[in-house]
Amino acid sequence: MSDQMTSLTKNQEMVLGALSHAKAPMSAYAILDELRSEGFRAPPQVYRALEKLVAGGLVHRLESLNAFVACSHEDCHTSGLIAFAICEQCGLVSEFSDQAVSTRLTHWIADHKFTNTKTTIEIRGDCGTCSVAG
Amino acid sequence: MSDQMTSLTKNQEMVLGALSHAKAPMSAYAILDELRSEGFRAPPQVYRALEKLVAGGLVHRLESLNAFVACSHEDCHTSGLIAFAICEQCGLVSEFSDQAVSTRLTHWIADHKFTNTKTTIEIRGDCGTCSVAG
DNA sequence: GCCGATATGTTATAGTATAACATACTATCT
DNA sequence: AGATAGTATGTTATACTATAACATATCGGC
Ligand SMILES: [Zn+2]
Ligand SMILES: [Zn+2]
Ligand SMILES: [Zn+2]
Ligand SMILES: [Zn+2]
Repeated sequence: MSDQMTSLTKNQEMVLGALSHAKAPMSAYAILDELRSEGFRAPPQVYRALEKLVAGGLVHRLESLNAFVACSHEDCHTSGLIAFAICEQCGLVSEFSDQAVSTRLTHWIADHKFTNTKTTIEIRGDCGTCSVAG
Repeated sequence: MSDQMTSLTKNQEMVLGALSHAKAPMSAYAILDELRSEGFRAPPQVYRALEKLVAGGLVHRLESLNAFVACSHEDCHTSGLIAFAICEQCGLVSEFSDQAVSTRLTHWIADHKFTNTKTTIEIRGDCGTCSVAG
């Protein structure tokens, strides 16, 4: 599986489609339920598609939610470490990259001889709109 | 429950004890199994103790592992956002805080009107020792 | 002692993820 | 076409993580 996925299988297309149309992160089982009408029957069908989509960078797993979201970041993989801000009210996920954060964490990793790393940065709270709404 | 926990209940003591002696993060069920000999019987006993310990800052939840670790950071709660580097080989967890990372993320949060946030920063990979060992 | 608050015990169930095996599709070579 | 290898899919069963709901016990203040 390359960084830039060239073609998607039928199941991968359907899972990515479900996530792309969602207005909030979806759990694997929520995806399964949505795709039952399309013929999905069991969790492995969803998890296998998710595994490839995540590896290809088209979908991100939100560790603090056990849920998944379609990538919405321009040039996601070229901008250093990706951070997610997740609204617990409306499910809005803002995907962003901060050069200073990436640099500092990358340096910490190098200084401590960590290798083969995957970094998770997730901010959970209420977004501006939902904060105002109370 | 205050930020600085004054006294722990019997169950909280036992759960914290199990985590303090562990050399790697433990899942709630691993804690349960270890404490069965002390009389623990069911998951809620562990989860309830963990909830209080996490709220008090004596234990941290590692979101990317669904596991828990005793706090090992001096003045953990006074140093801004906490980051964790987790070795997938030996389970070593290095807890650290970087002022620049904290500042940049805190600014992003303020600039985007996020409120009531909890931030997760987790680096997963192989620690220096395990990298060398191959 | 009485009462409210907190802690604990217990059973059942919900939610998340993967192992294992069977079948089908696709591409390539002969 | 037929054989073969690799990938994708279907299916069943099970493992792992977390909480709801209710019962009982313990601790303090009054
Ligand atoms: Zn992305
Ligand atoms: Zn919102
Ligand atoms: Zn800590
Ligand atoms: Zn290690």
